Amino acid sequence: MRNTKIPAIPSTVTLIKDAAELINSYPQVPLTVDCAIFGFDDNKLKVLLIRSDLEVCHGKWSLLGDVVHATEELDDAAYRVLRERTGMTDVYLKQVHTFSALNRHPGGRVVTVAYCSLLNIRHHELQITENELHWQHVRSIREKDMAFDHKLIIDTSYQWLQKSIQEHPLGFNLLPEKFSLRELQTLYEAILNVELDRRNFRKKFFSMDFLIDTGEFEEDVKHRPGKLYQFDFAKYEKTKRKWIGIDF
Amino acid sequence: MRNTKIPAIPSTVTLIKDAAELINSYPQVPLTVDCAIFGFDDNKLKVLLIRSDLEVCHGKWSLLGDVVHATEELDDAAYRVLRERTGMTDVYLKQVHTFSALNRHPGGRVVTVAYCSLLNIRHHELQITENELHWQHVRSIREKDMAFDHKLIIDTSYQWLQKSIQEHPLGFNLLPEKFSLRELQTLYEAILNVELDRRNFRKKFFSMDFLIDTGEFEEDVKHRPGKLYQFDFAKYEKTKRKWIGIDF
DNA sequence: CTTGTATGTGTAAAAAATACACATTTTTGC
DNA sequence: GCAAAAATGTGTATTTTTTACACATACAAG
Repeated sequence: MRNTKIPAIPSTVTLIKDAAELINSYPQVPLTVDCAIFGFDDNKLKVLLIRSDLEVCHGKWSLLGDVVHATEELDDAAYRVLRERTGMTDVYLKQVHTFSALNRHPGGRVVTVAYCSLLNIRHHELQITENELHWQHVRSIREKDMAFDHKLIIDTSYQWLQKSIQEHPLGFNLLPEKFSLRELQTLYEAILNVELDRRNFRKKFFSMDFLIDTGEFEEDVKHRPGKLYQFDFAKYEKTKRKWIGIDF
Repeated sequence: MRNTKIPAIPSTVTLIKDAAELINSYPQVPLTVDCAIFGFDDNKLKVLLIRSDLEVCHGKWSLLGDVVHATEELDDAAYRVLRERTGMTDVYLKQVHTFSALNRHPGGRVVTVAYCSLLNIRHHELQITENELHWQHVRSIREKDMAFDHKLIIDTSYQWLQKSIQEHPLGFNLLPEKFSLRELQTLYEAILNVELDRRNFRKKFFSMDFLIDTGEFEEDVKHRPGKLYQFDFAKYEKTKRKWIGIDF
C-alpha cells in the first residue's frame, strides 16, 4: 500500500497568481469542427460532402465544418454547422475524435474536432444549390477525392458508427420516425456490411421489447406492405443496462 | 434514389487562393492535453494527481497536463507529459474526449484534449517530490477537491475505461507482465465495481485462449501461490474479431 | 386470376452464460 | 511437526442466447 492518504499541502510550492496571464503565455491554434453527417438512402449509407472552396483543393470534396468562434463551445459550433447547412435543429450529434496532424491543412496548422451526425435524409431541408452539396455513398469514397484528412475523419467516424450502432439505438436517427423492420435491417446491413438472417434479426429486436407497433403499414411499396414500428426511446432510457460482459 | 452520381465541378464558385491567409483570419485558442493516468494498487484503481500550481485553485488537485506546443501533435504532447512525469516511454495512451466549456479554466478560455493512460504503478520511476504527486483512489475523488473540470474529465475517462476494458485487453497494462488470475480478477472487479464468480471468470479467460502459462508462481504471498500468466498480445492481434452483435 | 415479391412466423441444435462445492497447496502460529 | 487459515484449482448441471433453416400469407401488378 502506498500513498493512500492525501498528503498535506506543502508550503514550499510557488503558486501562480494570475491565471489569465498564464493563459496569455500559451501558444494558440486555430480550431475547427468537422461534421461527418450520415444519411441513409437507396439502401446505402451516405455522407454529406461539399466542394472545397480552397484553390489548392480544387475539385476535391470536404466535410461540412467551420472554425470555432472565440467564445463558442465545440458542441455549439458543430450544431451551428448543422443548423446552417441542413436547417435542422434536433439532430443527433456526438464528438468522435480530435485530429491534429501538423500537415493536415495546406494553409498551416489547424486542429479539428470531428463530430458524427445522423439524420433522416428525407427530413431536412438542404439547399443543394449549384451542386455544392452532395450525398456520397460512404463505401465508395476514395482518398484522392477528399480534401485535407477528411478521408481519415470519415473512416474514423464510420468505424465509430459501426461500433456504436451495435451497442446503442443510434440507427433510428437515420430512419423515419415510423419504419418497417425491413428498413431497419437493410440499415444495419448497409452500415455493418454484413448479411443478417431476417427471422433472427426480427426476433432480436422484438425480444429487446423497445419497438412500438403503430398499427400502420407501409405505403407506396410494390409488394405486401410491412408493419410500421417506432422505437421507444423513453423505455430504453429507463431500462438500459450497464453491464456488457467481458468479451474480446 | 437521389444524388448518387457525383455532380460536375461548378464553374461559378469563387475559390480561396491563399489557404495560409484564410487560417490567419481564424480565431485561435490555447490548447492543452490532460492525462488521466490510471494505476492499480492495493486492489484499487488509482489516478495520478498533482497539486494545482494556480493560486485560485489553491489546495486542489489536478491531472497531469500541459499546453500543446505550436508544432506539436496532440498524441505527442500527451506522450511528452507522460515521459516527463513518469519517466516511462512505452505507456498505453488513448485520446478520450475534448473539453471546451468556456468557464472550465479560471484564467480564460482553454480547450483541453483528455487522454487515458494505463501503467503499472510499480514499474515507473515517479519523482513524487515534495508531495506534489499523489495516487488517488478513483472512486473516492470529490468534485470539490479537483481543479478546473478535472473531476468531469476523470469521470469521463473512467467510464471510457470501464467500457473499454470489457471489449479490449487494456487491463494488462495496469498489471505486471506476469500476473495471477486473482490479480486479473481483482483488477476487473475494482474497475467495474462488481463481484465476479471466480470459476466463471477463469473459464472465460481460458476459453479466449490468450493467456500464456509461464510455469512460474507467485512469490511473497502468504498463502498458496497462484500460477503466473502472460497475455499473448501477438495472438490477440491476429485473431481478434470485428463482429460484436447487436445488443442494447 | 395468376405471378412475383416481400412479409410474417417457429423449432431444433449449438453455444455461451450462470450458479454452485469441495479437495488441494501453501503459509503461519503454536 | 501439526493444526488452522487462506487462497488456489477444478467440473457439471441449468438456463439463456445464438444460430440455422422453410413455408404459408398478403398485397401489387399485369
